[in-house]
Amino acid sequence: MKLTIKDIARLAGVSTTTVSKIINNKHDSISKDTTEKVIKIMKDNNYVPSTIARSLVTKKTKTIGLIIPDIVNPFFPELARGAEDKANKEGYNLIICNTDEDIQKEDRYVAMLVEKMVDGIIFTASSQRVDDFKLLKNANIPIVLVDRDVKGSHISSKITVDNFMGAYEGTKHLIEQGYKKIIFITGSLKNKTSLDRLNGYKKALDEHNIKFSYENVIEGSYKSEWGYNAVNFILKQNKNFDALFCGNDLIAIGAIKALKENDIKIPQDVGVLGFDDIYISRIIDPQLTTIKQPIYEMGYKSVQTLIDILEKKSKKVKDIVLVPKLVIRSSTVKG
Amino acid sequence: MKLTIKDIARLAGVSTTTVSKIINNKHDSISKDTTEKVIKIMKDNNYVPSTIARSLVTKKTKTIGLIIPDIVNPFFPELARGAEDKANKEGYNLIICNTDEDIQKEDRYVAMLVEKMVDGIIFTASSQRVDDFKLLKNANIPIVLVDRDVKGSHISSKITVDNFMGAYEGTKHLIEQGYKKIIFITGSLKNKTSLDRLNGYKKALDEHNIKFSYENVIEGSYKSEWGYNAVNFILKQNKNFDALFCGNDLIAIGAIKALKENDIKIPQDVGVLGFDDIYISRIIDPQLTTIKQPIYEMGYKSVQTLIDILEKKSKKVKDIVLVPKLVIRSSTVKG
DNA sequence: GTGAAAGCGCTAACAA
DNA sequence: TTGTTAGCGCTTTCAC
Repeated sequence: MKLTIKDIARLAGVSTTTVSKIINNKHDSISKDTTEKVIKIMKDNNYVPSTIARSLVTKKTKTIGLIIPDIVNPFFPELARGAEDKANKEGYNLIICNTDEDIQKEDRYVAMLVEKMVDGIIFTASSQRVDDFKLLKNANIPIVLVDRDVKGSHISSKITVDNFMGAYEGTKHLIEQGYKKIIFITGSLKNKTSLDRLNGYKKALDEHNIKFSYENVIEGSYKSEWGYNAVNFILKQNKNFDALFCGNDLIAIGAIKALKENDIKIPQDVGVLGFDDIYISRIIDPQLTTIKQPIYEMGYKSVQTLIDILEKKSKKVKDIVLVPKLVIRSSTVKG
Repeated sequence: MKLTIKDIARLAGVSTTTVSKIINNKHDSISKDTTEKVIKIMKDNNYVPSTIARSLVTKKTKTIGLIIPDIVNPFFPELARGAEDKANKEGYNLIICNTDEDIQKEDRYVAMLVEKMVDGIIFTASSQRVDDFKLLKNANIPIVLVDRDVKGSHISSKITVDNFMGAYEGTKHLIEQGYKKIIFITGSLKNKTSLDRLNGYKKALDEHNIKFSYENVIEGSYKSEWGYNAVNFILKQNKNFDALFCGNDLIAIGAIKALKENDIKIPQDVGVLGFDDIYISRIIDPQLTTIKQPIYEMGYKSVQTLIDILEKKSKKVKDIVLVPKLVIRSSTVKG
């Protein structure tokens, strides 16, 4: 049977307080002898303290909720891994939740996490969300936004990337490579991330005296299927273009597939630029030029920030904006 | 402040017992009036019961631990998603743990999960593991093995794939396509999975009177880097071969990269076969013929099985062996 | 139909 | 340096 702190106390001939103190490394006031004896007894009996019971009194569970759209989307495993690594290093566990960008699911998960009394939540919000998480405010659970920036009054911190800058640098690179008619294939424009990228793209065109037109912005979703369909759509429209700036790598991958099927040479006929730098992008043919996001780091930092809030009791720490970096590979470099 | 069951009871003018029964849907013996009144009060006050306190008495946390090598390896997000979907459907949460196949990390995570009193564990064991999880036996926490089959006395169930059959079918396909000198590039042969695949490969050769030789088995790890290096190694050795059976898709992807770099045409000069059917395999060029594992289903079924054990109190259910399926794409079909 | 009271395993004042 | 004791918020017998 499972032993409790009482059993250990009895076995060692001490009080539960003493055992408790030893478990929690508050040896300050316990003699070496007692400490060693108790530790030995715990070991010998494979004693495992119940964090449940502990949590009930301390109000801390050492558990963090991670809410993301979909772990199968290659962007998120890296984020999750960064988060989990830091969590684990600090003695926290991670509960993972897939929402498919469905607000109802998000709400359900938040409720579950509140019931479970997680210490905090890392959240990649769906684009439509504008809620302010009153459940969390009520339960006083801090929430750190990662990747997606949304409004909300109870948000403790945000970890994002400078999407404007990334898109600007990427588009500038395309122009410098000699591409002039650049179509922007984006996911939904209903969120700040996409809008920032759109503006970065605009600014680069502007600076090089290329006229921006909404006809060259094609909005869909951040999936490879969309990239594939978008290209076929463009081709059917007989649009004049020599480069594609894709809202993310998945879109770029779908786009490349469609281009290849139509015997369009990359990068000679058409240059392709992505965003994210997921693992596949290095592997596909041609290798994808893309704007690398520090995805792992975002996950890592988000947990770090959350724990800072949790343990230093600082209600609000400053937001973090990470810098993306252009990674030039073969999909945009002719000859 | 956060309300407790006592507050609700006081507000409603009833006892905590009554409230508790209503929370847990044991209306049988509570009048409709009281029930409705209490429910309204809970709603109005945003009352959220504490599962921590509940767990302390019920000994159930409605939480499952998922121990995998690495969520970044594209095989595992799908598995995790299948597991999480089923868990969520049944009201459970999933704690995710990345071990990097490191036994010490595995042990640490198991200890953490025991402390957290998870109801059960889904485990993809590292190849070296032979332990019998005495910690879990002690705590009476069921464990379901998924994907990797290892020995151990406290294992409640296993969800695996018929690796022998898959490798057999795949190799047979290669032979039927006219390939005769098939090299098997595998990950570590220290686990049953790899061994089963090796034996399936052997059997297919055997049936077609092709002599098996260990010289055609190259052992490394299940990573794309290994596929890449293995091909370069083979080439340097001037080995005579016309097809590669790769232990998994990642290896195949690395191998394809190396072949391309050496101007070897796929599938004309060399056919390439993978194992797994991860998402990328459809996307790379050429599209990879592979033995598809029902990865999502494995995750889903593993949680299903675990919950069956948990809720039906059946100590041990029968193991599940899923059937892999050959998916023929362009990497093995000439002309 | 409803409530009183004990107790889950632990921590943390406060005493000794 | 160590122990006593009162909870944490809930469920569950058992009594009314």
